[in-house]
Amino acid sequence: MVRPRTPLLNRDRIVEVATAIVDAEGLDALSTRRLARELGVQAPSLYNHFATKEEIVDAIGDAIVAGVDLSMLGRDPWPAALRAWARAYRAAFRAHPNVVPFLARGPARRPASLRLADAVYGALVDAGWPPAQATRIGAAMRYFVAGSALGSFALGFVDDPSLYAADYPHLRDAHRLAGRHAQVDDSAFELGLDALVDGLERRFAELER
Amino acid sequence: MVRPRTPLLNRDRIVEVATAIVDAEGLDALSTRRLARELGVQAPSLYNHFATKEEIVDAIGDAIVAGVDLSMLGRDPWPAALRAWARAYRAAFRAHPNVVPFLARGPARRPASLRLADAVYGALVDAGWPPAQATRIGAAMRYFVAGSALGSFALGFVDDPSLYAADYPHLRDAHRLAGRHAQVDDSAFELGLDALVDGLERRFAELER
DNA sequence: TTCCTTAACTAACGCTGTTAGTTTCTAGGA
DNA sequence: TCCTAGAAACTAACAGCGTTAGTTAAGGAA
Repeated sequence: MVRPRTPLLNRDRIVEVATAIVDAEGLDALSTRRLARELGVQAPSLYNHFATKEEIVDAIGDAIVAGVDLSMLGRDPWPAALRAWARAYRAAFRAHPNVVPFLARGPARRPASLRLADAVYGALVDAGWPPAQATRIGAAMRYFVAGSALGSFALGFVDDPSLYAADYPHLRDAHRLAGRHAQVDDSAFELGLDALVDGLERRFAELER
Repeated sequence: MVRPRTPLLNRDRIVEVATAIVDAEGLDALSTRRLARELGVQAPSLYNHFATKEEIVDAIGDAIVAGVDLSMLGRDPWPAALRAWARAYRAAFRAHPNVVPFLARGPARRPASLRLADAVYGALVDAGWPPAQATRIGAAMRYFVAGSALGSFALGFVDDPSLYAADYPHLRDAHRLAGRHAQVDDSAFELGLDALVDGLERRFAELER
């Protein structure tokens, strides 16, 4: 087959199928040949639409970040907006956990990331935060959300008491975390988010004093 | 050469050279053949000491985490200890930024990570935190530190005003961040750490009320 | 109609992690 | 002291990787 009547590929379809592969089997399962096969095509054809494989994965990341709801920013009071946005951001990551390690590679220059940064910064400045502080708050929130999305803390523990008893005296009951890692991570996120925004609110009050 | 009188390789030497390669040229530059060449050896010889390449990178990560100072935990008052530990943890990551994306892959079952979790958890429980809360605080702190280490926020911006003016109204001056990303990230980390620990201190006070 | 661009193809390159099988040296036990 | 088991190096090879070069035919523009 050479140059079909109607194009077989387009960027959106490639990204869609690539996302499905990564979600189902992880980043390592995404090869150009595998992706091409599922698209009914040979691998080099992908290069008519993307310059490199990295560009494809970039597009996956951008699509995910683009799906984060930003409507609360600039509408709700800033502490509530920040909390709601952080939850939405984390939920988007959690829906595609296999992509998160890639998002961690290098700074986010993708359009959706910039739009997100713009919205958070704008909401904070409009609420009365000095611009320099708003930048740092946006960054700190991103740190927390990104970290919570990628490093499942509780998942690190295996359900076998004998592993911990000897070497790690305080972790005697850590093996019990194994079965509840999702709940533990969720409540750790909520606790951290609460503490973080609380701390920011206190700073804000001092600012206006 | 076959089986030399004194072994050419051992795990420590492999990890040492591998770390140097990753630090200098990034994770992608670390291939088994490249690593073997720098060790004066053929690639398959590495498999006498590690089962897979992943195990080698795991060992790099473990060595880095093992270098984090934990002495303040259980010695200093918990808020001060938490701040000092978070700074030490982040500094360790920052000393090997190329390894951080790998550390983000999958939960940390490495011995050094467990030792670290043990120390944080123990210090918080000894200070009077209920065990369930201590678990979550440790996790939340890890989220924040890990996130701050891997996602340089300011690095996402390029020093070119025209890129932002049109699409991102609030980021008019974002291009100025480009040259100062290290300082911006540092101060964002300090601000977030302050807010986070402040928020935790308030929770702790309410706990004892 | 002619011509350029587009989007598919086949073939191939050098690289990757890893395995199999071989050789030789070392260490420990009889 | 000899014998044996295992360790640690090797060579050769495999399948898969991302990517490039060059080819072909269809679509759209002049």
